[in-house]
Amino acid sequence: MNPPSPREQDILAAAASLFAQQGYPGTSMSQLAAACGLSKPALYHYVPDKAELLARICEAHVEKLAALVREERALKLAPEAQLRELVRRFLQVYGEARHEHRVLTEDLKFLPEPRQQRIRELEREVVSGFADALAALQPALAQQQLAKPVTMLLFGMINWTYTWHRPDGPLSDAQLAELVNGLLLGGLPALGQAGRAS
Amino acid sequence: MNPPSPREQDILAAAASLFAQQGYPGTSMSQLAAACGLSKPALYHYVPDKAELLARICEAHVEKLAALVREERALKLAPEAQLRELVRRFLQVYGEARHEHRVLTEDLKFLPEPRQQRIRELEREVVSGFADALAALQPALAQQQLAKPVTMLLFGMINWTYTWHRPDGPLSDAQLAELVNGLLLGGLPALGQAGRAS
DNA sequence: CCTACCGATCGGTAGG
DNA sequence: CCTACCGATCGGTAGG
Repeated sequence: MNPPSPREQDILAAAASLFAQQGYPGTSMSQLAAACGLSKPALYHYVPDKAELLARICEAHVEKLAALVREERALKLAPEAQLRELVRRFLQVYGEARHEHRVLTEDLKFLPEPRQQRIRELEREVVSGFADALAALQPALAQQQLAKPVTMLLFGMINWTYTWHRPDGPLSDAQLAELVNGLLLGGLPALGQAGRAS
Repeated sequence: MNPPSPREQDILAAAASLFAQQGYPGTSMSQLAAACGLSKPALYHYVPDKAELLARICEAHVEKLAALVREERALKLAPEAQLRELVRRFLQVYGEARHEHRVLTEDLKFLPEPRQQRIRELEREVVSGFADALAALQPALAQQQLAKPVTMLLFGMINWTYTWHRPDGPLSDAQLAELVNGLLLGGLPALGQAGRAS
């Protein structure tokens, strides 16, 4: 609840890295302590328990994403520009916080239910931000109740990138965003009659 | 190595379900035994160890996908038709084997390296099948070395569906495939000049 | 009596 | 196919 101290930030970053590589249940507090150069009791001086670590990593990450969506909303750009910016900035954040993003994606399910709910609520807010921009850009989508499915296909493209995209590779985050935006905005007009039984 | 007995198939299916929900390290062999209505020693009569379970689930699933790609290749359809069919049939398989697909996606990393390699090789074969079809459809992509990135964005759309798409929901697997194909094939022409630094 | 820790070990449970 | 266990390691905490 308090603003995390610098030492706490280091611990959260180390935990995110280990959880991302080994999964939450596959990571021991002893490993984490060793990675931080602390004894286990010293680690427990900074962190109440293992689940709290996971919760704080997920909360901080999704709150950053939700804040980004609110910020873009406030700018009131044209729908296409807003969508482009959302994609570009999300991929930028994912590139900066790839461990945290992977933990949110794969390990959220290990949190106790009540703790998950607040995070899932923020996730829904993020999804709505994209879905609203899509619906504004292509009202026909919303009429066919396809705004959410298409939004999730878009999230598939960007959320899946951690499995293959290397930030130090030949394709930059910005080029990747161009590619996603090209595919999405080029493909949207074709969706007029899709989604219906053939 | 031997063809799995019906009992073994049940165990693999139960294991896939538990691994998908709780993760591989988060699932105990006692839990699995209980889910199968077996004692733990009885379970170990059918399965040598925990990692072997994970390996067989991943291998069987990726082999099915690789076989599907080879089958489509042999049909020698036109590039667009081939791509459409690949997307449609992959989403169909994912719908039938959602647990196995999630396990392959999230838990493959827990296998010992040598065991991972054979599976990753088959994954690369699958990716190449899609990338080749994409390159045949849009030669400009291959020239800009964008066939692989675009292929991975496509896999993002379809591989991410397990996080949100419910087979018993309002959107059928077939409609979902239509949506993905519409977005992909509609968006491809727009990618001529994407992926370059702006 | 506070903080920031230490070496050692707690009660339980993991895979086998 | 059971009960009864093992060496080790789990998350978390004792006294100093």
